Amino acid sequence: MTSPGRVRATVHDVAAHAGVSRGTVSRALNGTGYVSAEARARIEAAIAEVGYVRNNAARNLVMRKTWAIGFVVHEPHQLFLEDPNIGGILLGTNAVVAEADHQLVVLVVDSDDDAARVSSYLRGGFVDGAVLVSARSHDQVADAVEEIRLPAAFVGHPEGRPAIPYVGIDNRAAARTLTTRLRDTGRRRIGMLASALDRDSGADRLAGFRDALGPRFDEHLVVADPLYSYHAGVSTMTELLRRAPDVDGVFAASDAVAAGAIEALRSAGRTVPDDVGVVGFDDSAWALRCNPPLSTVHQPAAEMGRAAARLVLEQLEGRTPESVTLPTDVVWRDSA
Amino acid sequence: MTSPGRVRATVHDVAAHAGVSRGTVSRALNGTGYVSAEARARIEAAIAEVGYVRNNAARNLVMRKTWAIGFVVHEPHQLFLEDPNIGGILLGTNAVVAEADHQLVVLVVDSDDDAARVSSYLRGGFVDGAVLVSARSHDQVADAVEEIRLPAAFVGHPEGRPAIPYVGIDNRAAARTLTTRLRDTGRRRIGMLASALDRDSGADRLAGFRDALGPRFDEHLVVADPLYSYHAGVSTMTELLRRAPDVDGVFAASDAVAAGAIEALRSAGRTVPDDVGVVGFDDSAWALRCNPPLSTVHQPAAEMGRAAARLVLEQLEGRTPESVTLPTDVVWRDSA
DNA sequence: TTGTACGCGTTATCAA
DNA sequence: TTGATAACGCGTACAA
Repeated sequence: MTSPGRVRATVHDVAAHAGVSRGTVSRALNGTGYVSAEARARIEAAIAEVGYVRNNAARNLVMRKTWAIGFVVHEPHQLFLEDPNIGGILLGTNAVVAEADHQLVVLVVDSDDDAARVSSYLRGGFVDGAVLVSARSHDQVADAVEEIRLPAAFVGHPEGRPAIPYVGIDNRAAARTLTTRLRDTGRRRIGMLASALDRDSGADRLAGFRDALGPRFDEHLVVADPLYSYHAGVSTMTELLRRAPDVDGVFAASDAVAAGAIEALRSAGRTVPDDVGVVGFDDSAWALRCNPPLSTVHQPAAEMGRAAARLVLEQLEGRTPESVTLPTDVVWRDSA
Repeated sequence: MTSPGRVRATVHDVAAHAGVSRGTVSRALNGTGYVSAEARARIEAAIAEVGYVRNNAARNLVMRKTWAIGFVVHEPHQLFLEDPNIGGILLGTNAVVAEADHQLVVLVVDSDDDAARVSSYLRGGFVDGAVLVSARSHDQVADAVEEIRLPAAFVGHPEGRPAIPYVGIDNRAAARTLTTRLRDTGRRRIGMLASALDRDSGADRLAGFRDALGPRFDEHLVVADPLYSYHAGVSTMTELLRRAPDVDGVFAASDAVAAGAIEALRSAGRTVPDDVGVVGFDDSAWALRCNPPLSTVHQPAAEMGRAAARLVLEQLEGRTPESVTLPTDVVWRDSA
């Protein structure tokens, strides 16, 4: 099990070449403590001469710090490949983490095996903190994080993890804006395709819908499904049409749901937006792929990533930051 | 700079609790060497009792191995966010690396600063090997890899790096297939929007185009641009129309170029595919976004990722693997 | 089958 | 301002 490359130079070698002690070299390297200009010059020459590069395993061992932060993406294949939000979050997190001289390490959870391996990676002390994207409540990775008290932050808001701060968006306010607009553009019978009412995001979107409609809210026009999926959109829209054939406005709880709804409407011979106005949520890849393109809520992905990174960094400094809720923008396209 | 958590248990603690020596615990942990069933049982109990978790910094230091492999993504924002190929490559690499009990660590290069930081990360011995996606020839990261002789593999084929094996596709054969089909479906005046002729991929695509046309090849109908970009597509298509107003088939060197070409054709009042058939290359996000959707060359992304991972793993075992060229599939959609 | 003792390459403490 | 020297936590010959 010999390593293939040549043996790397150590501080010891540098010290010998420079005619100083290891301690002096270390101080020069880290800019900490005193070191004379002359010694520094000799050390720098020696470093170049022997091709020294610091051994981080040794450094991490003694410093109990890795200068690395994990970015755990916990999505089914499809979403990871398609959802532009994930990429934006990643870039935002990376920017802040890099600025703080840490290294971002992206860990992909794509199977149960992956979850186990990533958990033990986090437990293994390879990173000083972690950003968790779209984790669920019962999540092996989150368990590990909580158990070892790894400084971490969620992007999104899984319930039942009060110990870990999160970066969320104001689902309720966004839903309110969307629904109000539907109403103000003349829609009289407005329904909602609600999803995941057992999660905060789902419940809050329904609450915002209700807020906007006030006394005109009609429980009969809310059709629920456990999932934020295309198929959920098809089936709930079909059911909504059955309950209220004269529906002319629909708030779908996500873009995928909206896409399914549009398909169901088309099958039923309705046109969008003429017969029925449809709005979605997330501004995911679905939004532009739909025909017509979806009016939807744009998530400030990069800013969410930046905020999550700051949450972790602050914990690294010993602080106990509060969770963050970010405002959203609604983008009006052609579907309503 | 005290760490926030409680002090973690060490092999020493486990040994004390189990009433054995540190050496025995270590052997039990790694399944190497002899250890009695009784001792093993006591050790396992002790591990659970004190909540031991191995310190990898120490382990890496002594073993000179990290069990981690880097995945360096070196793309401008846009591409990273949009190109589904990257995600596929990532998932493929992750699967193989995980199978080999290594951890994949994704490093995003999104700026010059990032390049410097990632380079020093690789130099720092945090990973045992690396997969480099779409690196360019003059690349700080590749320099680092070559210099420290880190076991690595490219996805794609940058020139001037003979020391590092790569996973590529047969650009020439794919271009030949595409062009032949254009010819066989009755196109008489077929042009090519060539890009990046200074790179192997660009040169090979042109060579395949020429192969397919044989004696009917007309240099006049090849318009070149340095970039694989949408704008390159617009300008080269415009120029091609100027040179040959009767052109009825176009091979664009990438999907982005094809998208630009379609736009230019539309501006010129030509319809696709009726007036002019257009084919692209890559099966990227552009392909489906185009109207009509593009006929193009599908890259076997996951398999490319798997192959690259294998290339690295083999080097870790001391072998010297050859570069790999993978076959591609052409997907026929509506643009030609 | 088990225990002892050394080495991995740094950083940090403290006396000089 | 510098140099010894002690950790850091683990794997592993080698001896028992």
